[in-house]
Amino acid sequence: MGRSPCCDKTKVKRGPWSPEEDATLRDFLEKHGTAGNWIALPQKAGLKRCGKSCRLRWLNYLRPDIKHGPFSPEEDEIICNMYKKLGSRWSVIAAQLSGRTDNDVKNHWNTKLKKLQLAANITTATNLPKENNNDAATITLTSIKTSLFHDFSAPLMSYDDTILDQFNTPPIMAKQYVSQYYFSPLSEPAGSSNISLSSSSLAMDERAYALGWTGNNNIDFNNPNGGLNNTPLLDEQELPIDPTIAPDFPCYDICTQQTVLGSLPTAAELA
DNA sequence: AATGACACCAACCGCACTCAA
DNA sequence: TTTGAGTGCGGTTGGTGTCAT
Repeated sequence: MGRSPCCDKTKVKRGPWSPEEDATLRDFLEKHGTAGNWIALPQKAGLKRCGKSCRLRWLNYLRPDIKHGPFSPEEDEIICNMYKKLGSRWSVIAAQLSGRTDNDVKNHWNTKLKKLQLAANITTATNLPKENNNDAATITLTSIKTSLFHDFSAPLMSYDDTILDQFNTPPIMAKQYVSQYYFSPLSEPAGSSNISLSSSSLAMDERAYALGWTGNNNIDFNNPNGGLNNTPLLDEQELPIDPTIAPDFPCYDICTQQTVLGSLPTAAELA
């Protein structure tokens, strides 16, 4: 036996709320509160809405303590750290962010932070075992996409979501993504067939965190495994950070096809 | 200027839980 | 103890705006 619906869907208005409806709901709640019954509220308030819809509208939008506007880097960090510990417990995570709702946090994660962590996962996934330090590994964006990110312990880097979104697009767009960054260290000439990387680059600094590859123009989308010698990508590994080393670190700027020495961009410059 | 693709986010859906009767 | 109404919550959908072509 299925659960009975909370209201007759054919008799209630659905879709976006009008300013008049918002005002009616706000006025009613400020005068009377919910009286512990959202289901009965719309009829009392004179709204042709489902009680659940009224509750959602109030909790997610009309409440006076709701904070609208973009998330700060500090909020992003809290969300990522808590997601690592709790998973998609959005209400618990939102409770740590003053004025943010679970819906806000969930949307922000799904539209921005998940992609950021996905990008960060590239380097986490490339944190190869010590015995492979001098080897180059071949990976694919296909495998990156399917290798969900589980390690949020490393610091966030600045990002551009219009770039990160390119992961969902064909190789040529992925090329545009990687072209925004510096890849290091240099171990392959431009023009070879794979993006390569080395774990030795990963200890460099936060800026190398998502930059720690050596790269060239082509990406192999056909390797089903993606890791070193076709082994699975690694994840859930700590990423050592040493910001004092980076300034002298040789990088390859895939935009200009040139080597860059001692001039890694700062996180602010990348933003 | 028109069109399509995409990102964002408000809103909805339905299951799980709580608690009073 | 059982039942079911009310609520909380996470997943998903769909409308809208923006940008690229």
